[in-house]
Amino acid sequence: MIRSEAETEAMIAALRAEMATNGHRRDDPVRVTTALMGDRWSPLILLVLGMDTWRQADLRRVLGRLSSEGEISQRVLTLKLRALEREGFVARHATGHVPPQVTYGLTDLGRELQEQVYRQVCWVAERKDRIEAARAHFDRAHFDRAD
Amino acid sequence: MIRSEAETEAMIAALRAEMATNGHRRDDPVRVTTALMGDRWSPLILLVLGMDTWRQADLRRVLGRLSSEGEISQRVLTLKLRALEREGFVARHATGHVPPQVTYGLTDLGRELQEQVYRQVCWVAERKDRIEAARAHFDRAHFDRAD
DNA sequence: CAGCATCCTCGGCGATACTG
DNA sequence: CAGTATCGCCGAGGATGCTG
Repeated sequence: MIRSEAETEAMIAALRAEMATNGHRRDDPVRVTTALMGDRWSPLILLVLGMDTWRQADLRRVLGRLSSEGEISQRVLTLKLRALEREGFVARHATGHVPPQVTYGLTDLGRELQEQVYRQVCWVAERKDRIEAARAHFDRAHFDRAD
Repeated sequence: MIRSEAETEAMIAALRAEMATNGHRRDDPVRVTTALMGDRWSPLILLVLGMDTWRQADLRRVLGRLSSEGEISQRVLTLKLRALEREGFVARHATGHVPPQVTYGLTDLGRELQEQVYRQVCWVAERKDRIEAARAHFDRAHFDRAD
């Protein structure tokens, strides 16, 4: 536990150093990370793109079937693909113009990120039982076996 | 690229199998993952808790200083800590009642998750230059050197 | 069929005030 | 000082309709 102003500052400095690792200390990579992994569809999109190259319509269907809820709206899909493309994780290939034929795939950087995401998802999946047990325990302790 | 209904279904099946990895196939761990990593403060909280045990007031200050924006509101901090505790990632220790003395720390499971988060953040930090380059390239290509 | 514009909903988060 | 309750904002994301 922290007790003094100086200790707090020291902790902050240590953490900043830890988070920066190689001299990249300007604004937190945490926000960038959450922007990447944190939204509803990007991780799923990365996962799907990792297997092959897709047309937008196919992406929508697969993503919709993969997620427990309904399909992604194509507006959001376009948005997310654009964002991912901008960060350099997905590559867009336009082949035909009439009718439009566009396919999406991962870049090298995107493939790395996809592995990260995949690892993360697997970790959660493997710990699922422990997490659910913790939840049940917490609920029992707090809501006093109501519900 | 997918061409037929059957191919789509096969892809979905393959992905589902990949995502499940060990027989954990019931509802997507992706949502659980994003719920863990995706929000504004949880990753930061995990990172900070990994170093020691903290009082709520200290947590607020450190988190506030770490994030580029202002302090976390103590309402949200309590919310996030409760959520993390419920999932079994943080442990709450109440020592005094008058005045209240409560400290927070990581559980074993939480320590594992913290490592995951930390790894992720480091990955992004190390790739920061490439990402920024990609962004610049994209913007130049799309907004035709305006801005 | 890819992409964009418009409108609307909803949940995460912040600010403030209050209790023990 | 820990925790809760109330209110209000804002942005992510859904629905629909139109263009090339």
